[in-house]
Amino acid sequence: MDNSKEKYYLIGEVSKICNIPIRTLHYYDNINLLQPKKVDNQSNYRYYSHEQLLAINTIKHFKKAGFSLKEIKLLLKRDDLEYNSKMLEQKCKEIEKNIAEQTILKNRLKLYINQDEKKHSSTVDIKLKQIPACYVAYSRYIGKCSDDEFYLRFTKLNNLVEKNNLHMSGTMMAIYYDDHKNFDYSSADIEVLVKVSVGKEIKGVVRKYGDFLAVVAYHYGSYKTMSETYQKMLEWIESNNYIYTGRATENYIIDVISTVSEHEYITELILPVKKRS
Amino acid sequence: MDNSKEKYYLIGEVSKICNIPIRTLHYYDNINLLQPKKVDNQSNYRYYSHEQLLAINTIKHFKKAGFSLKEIKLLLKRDDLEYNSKMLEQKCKEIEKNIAEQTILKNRLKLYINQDEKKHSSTVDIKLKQIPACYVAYSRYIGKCSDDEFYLRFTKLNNLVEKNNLHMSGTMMAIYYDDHKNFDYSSADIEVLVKVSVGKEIKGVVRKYGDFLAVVAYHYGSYKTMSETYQKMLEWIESNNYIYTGRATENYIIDVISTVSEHEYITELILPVKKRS
DNA sequence: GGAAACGTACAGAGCCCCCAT
DNA sequence: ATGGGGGCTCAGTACGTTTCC
Repeated sequence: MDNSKEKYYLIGEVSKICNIPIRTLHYYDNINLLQPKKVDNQSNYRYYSHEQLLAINTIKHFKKAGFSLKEIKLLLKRDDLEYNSKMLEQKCKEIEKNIAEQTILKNRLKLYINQDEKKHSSTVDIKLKQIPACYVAYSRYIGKCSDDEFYLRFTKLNNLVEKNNLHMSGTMMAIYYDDHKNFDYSSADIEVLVKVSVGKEIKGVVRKYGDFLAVVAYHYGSYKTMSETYQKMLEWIESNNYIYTGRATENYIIDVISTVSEHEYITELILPVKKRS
Repeated sequence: MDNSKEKYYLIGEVSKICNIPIRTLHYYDNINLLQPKKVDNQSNYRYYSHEQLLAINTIKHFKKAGFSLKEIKLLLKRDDLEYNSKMLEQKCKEIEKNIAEQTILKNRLKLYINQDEKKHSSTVDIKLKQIPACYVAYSRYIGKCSDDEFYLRFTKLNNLVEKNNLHMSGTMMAIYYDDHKNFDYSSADIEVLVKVSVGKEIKGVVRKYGDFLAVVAYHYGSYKTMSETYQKMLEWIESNNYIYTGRATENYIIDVISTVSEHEYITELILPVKKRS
């Protein structure tokens, strides 16, 4: 070891070497995170040692890992390897959780983006489709069938999802359990649902949905003209020798959440059917 | 639609339904992010509508996605579907970048955690090993071989990595290019290096390392006793009919960065060898 | 004359406490 | 159960002034 004369660095040199603003070093000094090895009595000039250059890098690494400066202060003591390991492990788990959440979020955002293609077809396009099975969070009760009531239902479903630490992975949907021929707007049995990225049922919160054959079409624009689309679908079902088994699902792909213009709404209509035997 | 009498919610009700602090709703009102539909002239009580319950959920979703309240204010207008799509797409890319970074970070943290197993073996355990190829950031020059000089070398390497937007994926290492038999502490040809998660060489910054046969052992504790471990390794090499080809690597698994106690240090010693022919 | 010091204000997204109504 | 105000958080950044080498 060669301790003949220790080399000290002025704050400006440290700033350049470590690529960190001077004011940040002042700040780190103030909060006792990194104090210069020597401070001149007269001028209050700060003098940093080699060890402290290394410490700055360590601070940077911990910051990147998401530790707060307070936490870093404890980690920098380095007097308890166990403690540090535990903290790192914890943070590691946090990051893993983060990544999982971000991934779900990303997938959810992507859902909203790639709707453009669906917009292009403007004539009603009716198709037969096997609806794949999935898990949905749901809330079903009898109530009015009005805009406001739907806002409330969606709000409640949102909060149900949130309180159960679930993650939505689709758009809002609704199932109408009443017979469409004598529908009562003031008292309708409606279930609102949304796909969630979870692998099991939870009583009263999450159930399976799908795994049935259905006739599917997109309705473009205001809900006022939706009965026309329904009518066309029912005609298609009739003329193609299927039977509508009831319980239509509406999937609100673009709705009031995404736009204020009703004419931009896109709703996927899903009518479960059986082949006429 | 049934607009006979609109239902309004008091701030406390909204707070409960949407699981959001009252003070936050005050704040959202102040910054014009979400204003109650009606405010009483006398009492200044806030009255919220169903639409606003839904808006709160929308705000929450955007917040989760990482938008600032200012950005959310624009998104909530919902008058330009294109704009919203573009923003979502951008954010989606940001999240993807985030995930990639977090993943690298997580792997780096894990490196520091699972050193426990290595601690357990306390006798010198010498092994022959093929060192796999990898990419390392490096900095090689002739200088003193002192603690301070090493701190400086590591600091410089850190900043080299940072400036080139690379990500470390291992611990600090050093290669000694001089002959160990007549080693000069005041002027030694030393290279410090660290594994990086990148797939190509960068002139003066990143090169390939590894892809050679070596005798490997862990040295536990202070560097003062390290020559003993070296000696044992050289004896092993001799008696097993190998030749030490020079250029030892020291891999500082637990060092001054992780602990203040020298006796907790762990250093991996890597001596490249050839079979005696 | 450039480099260092320091005080203050500001940022975003709220939380907390107190007092009045 | 409301309203509002002021202050606090975190991790700095920006501005301006003064003092030092």
